[in-house]
Order: sequence, then C-alpha cells, then structure tokens
Amino acid sequence: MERYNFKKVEKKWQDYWIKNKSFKSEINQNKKKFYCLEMFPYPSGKIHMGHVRNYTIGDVLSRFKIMQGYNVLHPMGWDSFGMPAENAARQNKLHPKDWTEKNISVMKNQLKKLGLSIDWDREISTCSEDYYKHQQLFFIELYKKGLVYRKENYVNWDPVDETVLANEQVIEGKGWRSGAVVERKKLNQWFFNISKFSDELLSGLDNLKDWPNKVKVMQKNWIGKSFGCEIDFIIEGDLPVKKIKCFTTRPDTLFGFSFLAVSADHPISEYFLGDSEFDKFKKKCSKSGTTEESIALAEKIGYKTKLLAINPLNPKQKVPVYFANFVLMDYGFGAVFGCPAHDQRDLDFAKKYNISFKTVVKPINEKNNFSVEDVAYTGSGIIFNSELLNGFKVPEESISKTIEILEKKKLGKKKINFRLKDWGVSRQRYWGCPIPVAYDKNGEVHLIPESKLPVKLPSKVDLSKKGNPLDQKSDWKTIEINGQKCTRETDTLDTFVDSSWYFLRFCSPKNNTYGFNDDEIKYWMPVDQYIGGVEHAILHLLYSRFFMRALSHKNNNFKILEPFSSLFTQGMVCHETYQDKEKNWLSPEEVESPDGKKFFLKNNPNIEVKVGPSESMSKSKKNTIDPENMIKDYGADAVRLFILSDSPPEKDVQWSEQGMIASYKFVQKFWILHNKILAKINNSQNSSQDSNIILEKYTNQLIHKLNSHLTKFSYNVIIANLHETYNFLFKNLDRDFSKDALQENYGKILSIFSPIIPHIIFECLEDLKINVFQVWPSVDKKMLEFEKIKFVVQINGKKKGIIETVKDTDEKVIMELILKEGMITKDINEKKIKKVFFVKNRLINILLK
RNA sequence: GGGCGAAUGGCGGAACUGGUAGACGCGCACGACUCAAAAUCGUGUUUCGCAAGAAGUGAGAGUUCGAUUCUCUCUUCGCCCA
Repeated sequence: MERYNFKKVEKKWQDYWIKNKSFKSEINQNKKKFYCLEMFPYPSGKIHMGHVRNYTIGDVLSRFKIMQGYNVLHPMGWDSFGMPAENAARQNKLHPKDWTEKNISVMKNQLKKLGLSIDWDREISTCSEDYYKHQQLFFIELYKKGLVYRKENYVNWDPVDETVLANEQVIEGKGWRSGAVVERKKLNQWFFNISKFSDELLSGLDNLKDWPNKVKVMQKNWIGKSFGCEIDFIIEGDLPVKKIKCFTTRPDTLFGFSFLAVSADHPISEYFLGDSEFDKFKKKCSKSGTTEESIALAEKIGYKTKLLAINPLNPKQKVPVYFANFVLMDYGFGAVFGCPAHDQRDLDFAKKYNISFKTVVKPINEKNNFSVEDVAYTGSGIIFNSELLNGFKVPEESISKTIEILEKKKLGKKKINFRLKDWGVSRQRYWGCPIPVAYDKNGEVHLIPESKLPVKLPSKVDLSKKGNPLDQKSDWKTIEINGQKCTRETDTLDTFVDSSWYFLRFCSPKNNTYGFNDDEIKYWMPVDQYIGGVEHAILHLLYSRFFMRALSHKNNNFKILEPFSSLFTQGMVCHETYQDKEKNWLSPEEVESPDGKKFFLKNNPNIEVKVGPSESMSKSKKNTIDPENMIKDYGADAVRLFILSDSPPEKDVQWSEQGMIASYKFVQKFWILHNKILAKINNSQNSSQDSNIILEKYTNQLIHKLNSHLTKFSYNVIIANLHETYNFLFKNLDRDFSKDALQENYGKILSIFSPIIPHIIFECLEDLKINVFQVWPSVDKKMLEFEKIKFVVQINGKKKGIIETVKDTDEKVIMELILKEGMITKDINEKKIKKVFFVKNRLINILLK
C-alpha cells in the first residue's frame, strides 16, 4: 500500500469537479433550491485564514445540501473596487486594474486548491464594466424615485487618503485605513435616502428569525429610534432670532434647563460669521470628526452668545445660548437644551463655563436635598424641584406626562427621532463605480442618458498626484447632454454600494440588459444561508437590506425586501503574537520553541522572544499563517479538517501548528484504515449477524447524530464524530462482518463525511466503486434502539451506580435487581425508602429517610 | 455608563426537551518497537485520597427527587454602542 499522496489525489478530484462542471447550477423548478453564499472577498493579494474558514464553512454546508437533494447555488466573486488598489498602484506603478486582476487570478487559484464546490461559471467582479454598468442604471432608477439626492454637507475628511469617510469608517476619530486624525470639511455629496426606511428596516428585523440576535440588536441600536419631544424655545436678544427648535428625549428635566446649545452650523450662525472669536471657535470645531464617538471624546468647547432662551414651563427663567461643538446639525434640529444635572456631557460643559444648574430628578430613597455635583444622575427616580412636574416617576410616566402637558399648552410636540442618517455614497477616488451624472454650466444636475451608459472609467490616469485622478482628466470630464456642454461628476460610489446587490447578480451573472433577470431572482432569492464575519453586522448588511427596499420602492415586479433569510457569523482565526526586545513584531516562521514553553529566534536560538496573547491574525502584528503554505505542506483536506475541528464555527479559533499536524496525521491514518477495510471487503469469508447489526446500528446512529449537528452548524462536533468513527472501525476491524454489510455501511459512512474532507473521501468511494455523488442516507429508526439500557441508580439524587438491563424494564423489576445486587444496601442501612422516582429507560432515584 | 454574550480538566471544547459531567482532539506520563531518535502502536490522564470514598461546570443563593442546563444577585472577560 502506498502512502496517501494528497497532492495527486486532491489535484485529481479538483480537475474532475471542474471538468465535469460538478457544481454548475441551473434553474430547475422541480427541485427545491438552496442559495448558499459567503461574503465575497476583496482581492487584496492572497487569501488569508479567515477566508479559508469562511469558505470552508460554506462549502461544507453546500455539499451537505447537494447530498440532501437541493438544487444548490454556491457562487463566488470579487469585491474588487476600493482604495487599496489605488494605494498599491501608487507604490508599485501598476494600474489598479492590472493589480486587481493579478490578485484575482492568484486568489482564485488558491481557492480552487481548497476544493470548494463553487460554480465558477457565475464568477463576477464588481470592477468590471459588465457589473458596474448595471449599478449605474440602479443609481439612475433610484434618482428618479427620489431616493438619491445631492446636498452640501459636512463630511469626515481623511487628510492622508484625501477622501471622505463614512461615519463607520472613522474609528476613534481616525481614518479606518490611514489612521489619520479625521477633519470636518464641507462638500457637495450624493446621498442615498436610507433614513426614509428607518422604521421599515427596524421592524423588518423581527422577521429575520434565523439571524443571530446580537446582529439584530446592533442594527437596532444603529437605527436608534428614540421617542421624545420637540420644543420651541422663545429667544430674547438683539438679533432677528425669535425661536429655536430643539429635540429632546428628556423633556421631563425641563426645570433643570440651564443653557441652550446649538450646532456651529445652525442657521443662526449666519449672524455670527465674521466675528473673529466665533470664526476661531468654528475652525476649532472642524478639527474633529463628525461621528458621535469623536464628538463624545473631543474636549467640549463653546461660544457664548448674548441671546437668552426662555424656559417654556417657567417663563421667568432665562438662560444663555451657546454654540457648542458636541451638538450635531443633522441630529434633531441641531439644538439641545442643556440639563447638566442629568446629562454628563451637559455637566462637563456647564462646569467648564461656570453655568449654574439645578437637580430635578432624585433616586427614590433620596431626600429633597439631593444634589448632583460631579456625576450626572441619569437613573430612575422621582421628579422634584419642578413645580407642576413634581412627583412624576422617572422614567415610566415622567416623559409621557411632560409631553402631554407641553402639547396641551402648545409648547411642544411628541416626536420620534432616528439616529440613522442618510448614506453618503460619494468618494473622491478613481477606483470605483462612476456616478452617472453631469452638471451644466449653472451647476444643474443632468442624468447621463441611458443610451450613453455605461460611464466607463478612463483607463489612463495619473495616480501620482494626490486627490481624485478623475478630476484631473479634462478630456474625460466633458460631455454633451441635450446639446449642452456638461461636466461629469468625478466622484465614484462607495464600494458598499457594489456589495449591496451582488447576490442578485449571482442569479443572472451574464444578463446583459439589466442587473438581474426577474425569473432568475424569483427562483434563487433570497439567499438561504449567508455566511461571513460579524464585522459587517451593521454596514454591509444594513445597506443590502436598504438596497432591496430601494429597488422595490414604486416597483411591483421586485418583492424581495430581505436579501438574507438566514445569517451565520463565523468567528475569527487567532494566533499568538511574538515580539523581540525592541518590540518588533515577529512572524510565527521567525520563531521556534524547543520545549513548547519558551520561544526563541529561529536563526539565533540564544535570543528569547516574548509571547503575547493570541489575537486575530493581522498583517500588522505579523501573526498570520499563509494558507497556501499549509495546503502545500499538509493538503486541503487536512487544512479544512483543522480549521473546522477546534472550535464551534461561530467562535474564534486558535491556529495551532500541532493541531494542523494532528489533522494531517489523521488523514494519513484514515487512508491506512481504508485500505485495510478494502482488503476485508474483498476477502471477507465468515460473517455473523451480530457483527453486522453492530455495524448497522453504529452507522444509523452516526447519521442520526450528524443530522442534528448539521442544523446547528456544530461542525466541530461532526469532526469529533469522524474521529469516533475512525476509532470504532479500527477497533472492530477483526469482527466478522459480511461483505455486503461492510460495503454498504462503510459506503454510507464515507459519503456522509465527504463534505468535510471531500478529496480523500471521493478517492475512497471510488475504491468501493460507488457513484461519486451520493444521496444523503436516511436513518432506519429501528436501528437507533438499544435492547439493553444502562439505568442510572441514584440515592437522594446522587449517582450510586449503573445497572444494565433490557429495554422497557419496569420499576418493580429494576428495584428487585438493585436490591438483589446489593447496590444500595449500605446506603439504606436502617433508613426507609420514602419515595422512588423512576424515569423509563433512563434512571431510578431512590429517596431515603 | 448602556446593551448583548460568555465562563466546564494543563489547553480547545462535548453534554438531546433538567436525568451517568468532561465525548473528541491537543498536551502530558508510562510502556512496546528501535543501537538510538523520530514516526507509529498500546495504556493512563478532573481534583483530593494507597484505598473505600469524597468534592467538582466563575462565586453565592433559589426552584426541583435531580441543575453545566431554569430564576435571582455578584465577579471576571469579550463584543457592540456611547
């Protein structure tokens, strides 16, 4: 027998699957469909372990579903627009297109080496004209429906990448990619009107039964529906400002009112422009980003006006009006009333500017002299110091009752507010989908006529300059529309737009006239199982949900509101981190450990290396493992086996070289066992019914177990079952199984594990002369029953022993058996049996007194 | 600060609707083979105890004949939002 040659066997079956188009998917109305989709990769250069995990999980599921008789759609594509291509182009003097295509070809090859069940005929790439031309048409449709608009807006400006960032791309006040401190800048931007669907996107979450709850909670928080009240504050002063509208979720604290704060961009700011102090203040405001987070972290600064605001419930009280950097123009009305006692941000501000304030909520057990000093009180309690609001319980009745009073007095109105803001989609970049509009000499917007679509990206651009290269292409920019000379929009679309509909394109990848074909999406959509990282829990998933609603808006042909009926978020792949004395990161290849405890430099074993905590693999910390090397050294089956074996798919997994080697050895051992079984099938002589039944029972119980693990994504347990099965077969190899029983049951066992380690299993099945594509075997229920049952014997709920007897034995007989065997004589002693609990075929619990 | 989730041997993790805690794997120990090592195979491996036995699923309570599983309080950690 030859040693198992994974290189030969894996190549053989990968070629076979491609040549036979084994995973080609076509509409078949007589078959139930199953659309399995993993989040498509960005072609950054090479695949990483996160991809291996993601695509292995999806592949296992797809293969199981194929066996279960579903018509499976399992496609793959490339999220291929985006900034890294431009950055790489600048560094390597390689055109983004060439860089991207090179990466795609490398990564596609790597994915193929994993033996994935992908229908490569449906491959798409978002940077291809054939993809983005449809996206431009969607943009025009959405524009015509009024779901796209242009407005001047403050944006997060990344001064290093020279681009606008979405709020979610700003992390701790810094650009997610460049790490530069984000500034505020005013630009004309295109927006998708996602906030129009705020309520729908929120309530739609209730229907997503197969989504992880945490993802739904995150989206819910992101949409941020809040109930509150809008209040008009009468303003006194020497300016033509008569009132300022505020939104608040805490109108019940109105008697704690001590200042009114407005955004630096509030309409009343026009009266202050030119005032050097105000301009200085405004400039300072623009230094920080626009996210809630960066505003919360930034130092609170204000500019005091001479205006006074009157408390609507207490007209005697007049408080100063400030401009403040923590008030956002696009939340509420860009104005808030400050209540320092019950809002930490307001308190910080009041302390800084010496504004006096009053405490109006006290905890239930506090006395009336309760007073806030350094920490705002935001908890529950009772309203006091508040005249007609006194005694209201916070929060159960205080807010609603206060709103009632304000409405009755016509001072305010109940209002629902959302945190979700419209989606700014303009990016000042070259490598993205061109926005299909142009502007005439008056700046009026003109859609590019459909006959002139697609708006192609010019291939020759100068990327050596900063800023947007498209802006510098004067020949490309000029276009004539209806006889008018126009200038093209030079911004491109956020790449999140590309990924908001790619799952539709997979249904009709070759459809030339439109982004998808109605009949095809009607058959394949929605995605039955979507698999990806939890890092996309908010953005990508929310945008995709929005995009479906936008397409179906005013369109009776499109009814898909929720693109992903079931979502699975897999955990990350982690590895220990290593650092030398100078705190330089070291890669796992640069270190070694002779005893498994202390680590040293490989080329210099005298230098000890500091081992850090295991963290998600990242290039910056060098704790990555190259999947291609692993496949080369151990084979795809072993890599698949390991990446699935050590942790449940939804949790993080620790990469371990030892675990990888163990999986490799298992594949080798499996091959040896297979050859022994094969020999036994060919030479089997004596057989006994008893042995056959043992084998048959084992097989049926195994299928039964796998059925339940599968529905729960417990792939790590399935691999434990695979090991158990190996152990079972190995230990029972000497039994006198009949040839037929062995052939049949071993064939079933092999095929049910084929989704996990497909290459070696297909090779083994071929030895058994079994058709390579197997149907999932059904369970013979009779085979799940045992004749003998192990009864647990308990005294007062504690296990005393086990008694083995025939199935369905009744309580009396068991009791006799126990007494006969003297199992509990010692415990009983002189005590009496008070009560006996008997669970059929399971246990007996005897209570003694 | 708020929300969500988690906590089980030396480690990763199993445990169906409450019913034998620790499956399976890693590591470790001992043994076999070998001149030797690696590889491989065998045996053992929750803790305490020579043993009988006892304790034991982050801590504490509760419900129950019986709790890793259900309820409450607390601690620690992780993620998201602030």
